[in-house]
Amino acid sequence: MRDWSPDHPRAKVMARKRAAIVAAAEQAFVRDGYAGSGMESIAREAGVSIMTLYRHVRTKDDLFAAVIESACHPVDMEESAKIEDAMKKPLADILLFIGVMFQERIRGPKTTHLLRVVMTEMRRFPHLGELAYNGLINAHVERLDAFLSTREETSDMPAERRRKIGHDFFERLIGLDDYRVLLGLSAPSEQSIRSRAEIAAQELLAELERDGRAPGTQEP
Amino acid sequence: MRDWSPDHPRAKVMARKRAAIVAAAEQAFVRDGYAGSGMESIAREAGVSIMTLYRHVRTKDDLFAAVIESACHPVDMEESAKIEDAMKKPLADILLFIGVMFQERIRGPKTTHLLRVVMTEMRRFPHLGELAYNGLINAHVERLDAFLSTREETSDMPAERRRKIGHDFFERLIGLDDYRVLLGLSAPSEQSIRSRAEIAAQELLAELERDGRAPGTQEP
DNA sequence: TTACAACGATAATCAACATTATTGTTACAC
DNA sequence: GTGTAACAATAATGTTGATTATCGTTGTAA
Repeated sequence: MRDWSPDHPRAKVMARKRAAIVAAAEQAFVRDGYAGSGMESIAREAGVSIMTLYRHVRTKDDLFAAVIESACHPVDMEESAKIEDAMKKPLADILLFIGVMFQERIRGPKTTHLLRVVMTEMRRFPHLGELAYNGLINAHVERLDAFLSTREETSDMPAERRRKIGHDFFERLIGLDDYRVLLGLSAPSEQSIRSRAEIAAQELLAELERDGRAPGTQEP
Repeated sequence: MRDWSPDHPRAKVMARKRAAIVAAAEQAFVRDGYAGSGMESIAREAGVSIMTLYRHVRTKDDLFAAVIESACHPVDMEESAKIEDAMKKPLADILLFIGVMFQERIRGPKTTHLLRVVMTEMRRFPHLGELAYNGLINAHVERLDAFLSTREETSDMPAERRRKIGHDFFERLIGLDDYRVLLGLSAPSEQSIRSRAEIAAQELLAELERDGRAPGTQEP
């Protein structure tokens, strides 16, 4: 990604065009993959001529790398807001919410396509795999750990132990359905997603109880 | 894949060459993907001229489809033998064996590469996803179900219930590690694989116990 | 041996696509 | 208004790789 000084005479127009290019490229790459997307059609979808496209990016590889890297960042605004909002509810509810959200995201169409593209181009861009794992999965694991470290029920437990039960929580959200989705078979039902999240949450709370903590809502 | 009558004058030579072509193509496609494998290099690796290659297959697409379809069939001979051998041991041992074997296969380098190729070419060949899921995953689930239906401990239980606990067994063998492997990060340790298989086996036996069956080796 | 079809080697064809060159137009700062 | 640099439109270049054509060679069945 080429960039100019921010006080360039026509910086605003160029920034707008660049944004259009990146957006169009992301859509194209995630939808049709690297080989399936032509520079000409990307330019057309961005409402820009091909020469303008090449004034903004040095090569197709550069454009691709930039797009995928940005697409792997899960800094979703509305979602963050919803999470903030949910933080005050009982732990069980929060876990359920996180569990459902994570599954919907990891198996949603955009992530699915992105994962396929990353797997295809992993040889050409060796760091893409780690990037995708960190952005699409690890980020959630660490976010949960950070949350648990602030939560009354779990703030004073050994960090290692906390990390493990958090990790196991996500572990239980992954299953055969993930292979089904990646391979283009039918996506799991909403009820199936919910049930999986319930089990994972229940198990985490049971672990806390085993540690002598009081999760509050377990069968006696 | 073109084929000739088996009583063709030079059928044997041609069959040998065809086998070499398919073998070379499978190796190339699984290693380098569809776009990454050239017809010329496939021919060279098969020890055959490019024109001979084209006398055996109509087009690159045909060759690819044939190769992937055959590669998704998990009819492993030595493995079947090992399974037959293990069938007489206690159920817990058998489950452990199956659990370890399944994980090693599903996350092994060949399957991993195959899955990536399938995901890449799924748009071009829409049935590939189902093919891969059936061959690489469903086949194991159904094989376990068939086995359980012959096993004394489980032969007389409702088929639906049996199917479910068998399915759940594999469900527990899948986890974050699968994403890690698909994305090219470090593969899970042998010990981690074993531990996961143990938990899955334990849970299956616990379910049986809950049904009022006697698995034999559970903590009281 | 002999005829024939498969084979090998190599060049030719063909299309797709990334990248560059050319040229005239346009929008913005001054 | 005017100059300048980004822009659009289009053609040109170059490469890659699949597929085909040509033609002389060779193995095999009769």
